[in-house]
Amino acid sequence: MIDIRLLRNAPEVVRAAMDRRAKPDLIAQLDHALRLDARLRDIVVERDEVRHQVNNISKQVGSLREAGDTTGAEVLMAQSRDLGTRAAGLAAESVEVESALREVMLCIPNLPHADAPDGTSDRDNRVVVGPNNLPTSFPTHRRVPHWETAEQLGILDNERAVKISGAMFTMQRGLGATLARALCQYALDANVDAFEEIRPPSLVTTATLTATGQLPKFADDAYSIERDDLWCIPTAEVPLTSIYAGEVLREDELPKRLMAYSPCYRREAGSAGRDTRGMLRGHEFDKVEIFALALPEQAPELLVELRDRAERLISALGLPYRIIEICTGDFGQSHHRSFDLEVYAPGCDTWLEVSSVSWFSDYQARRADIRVKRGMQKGTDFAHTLNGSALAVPRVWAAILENFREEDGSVTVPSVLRPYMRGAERITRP
RNA sequence: GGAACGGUGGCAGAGUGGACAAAUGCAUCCGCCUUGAAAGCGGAAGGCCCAAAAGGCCCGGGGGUUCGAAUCCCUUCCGUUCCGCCA
Repeated sequence: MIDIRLLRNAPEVVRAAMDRRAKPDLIAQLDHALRLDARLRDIVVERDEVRHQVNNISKQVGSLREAGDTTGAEVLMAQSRDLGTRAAGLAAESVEVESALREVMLCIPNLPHADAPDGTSDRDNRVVVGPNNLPTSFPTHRRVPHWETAEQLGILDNERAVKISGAMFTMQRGLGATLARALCQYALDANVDAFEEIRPPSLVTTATLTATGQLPKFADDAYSIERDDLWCIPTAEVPLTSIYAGEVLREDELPKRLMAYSPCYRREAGSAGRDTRGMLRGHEFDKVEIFALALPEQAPELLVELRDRAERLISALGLPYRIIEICTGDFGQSHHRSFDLEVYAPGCDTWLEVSSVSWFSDYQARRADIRVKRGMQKGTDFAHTLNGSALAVPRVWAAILENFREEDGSVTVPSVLRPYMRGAERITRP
């Protein structure tokens, strides 16, 4: 959520920020929020005034009774009853306006960072690092899509995954399954120097999914378990962000660095029929997420740290990659500044997004109500949240199969993964 | 799923219709004392709305009773214990 006070006191600043996102209907939403806010404050002021009168009268009733003046007390009680009715009416009205305002505010996206590049679509995203590790050319045996290689090696069985669960589910077998798990272990071990490992729940409440920004606007993208009013997480970012929801932390507790392996569930509404082969897009996949909860002034450095860590993992695997800075027109709702890490897959001849590292300023913390108490300072500040995929398994898995395919059709296992694959150096035909 | 008991400030915990934003203890901060620290003594200090003052709100959430609710009633969520079931 953006700060309603900022919108109220400097609407032109917020309007300019929303302009940068290149979504014309946002301005109308801002005006709508502004109107509701003005109305709400009028009602609240009046409600408080009436309540004040009720409180005063009640005190007088008490003392009159003590003094034995029952008639005087009766008169005041009648007055107070009327005022009470009026206060109740105003209170009901304020609740209504407040929830309408909240609904609008929950849909207004975050303000972009000043340094985020302007743009209207993903075409305006900028390559900021790389390409690195990119050979000048690929031999023909590396121009094979991973699903073909995987089938030859017997390590991917999507046909049966579909039988079991329906379209867009994948299933790895043998060393393919081992490779998927190895990638997670590798990503966790590489960050354990600074990050606490969490194994979060994969099913979360509506409030939790609202905190990170998926709800209320993007409900169609998530799986819901209606009977129990729970949602399947689309990323570990969701439970990690809410770990400290509703809490007030001391400033010396920050930054907090957390990481988690989790399965991720996405309905991929609107993507039916796209990337149906192989491992590029599925309803369920594994990912290791790294997350930081920080003081505002710590956030810029942490953004670089998270990005560097994601980069190092990919780089150490020996995969060709580049880093893209996302432009304002391609931002997700909660983004303040954001980078994608892409890996080149020669078999598909495309760059695959394998990681996304983002800074959300206080947008998510405001929704989750994560605050910081600084010293003896009066009041509290909202924390900042940042996160990034350390490693998203399926596309890295695919990129490994395409980049390290040998002439005989086997795949060389990157050396950093071998300890996690019982020493296996290659994946060969059965 | 059934039963019982609970949910109050950073934590622990008192308060069962009015003077309660709420005792007390621990933790925190400032001062005194001390070479320094501890102990001791004195003092400060909850969150939220509003630009702020005034004012209002906040004792898990919601609703009700009442002139007035932390306190009574209903409901819901969460926790603990016991029973049942279960990886």
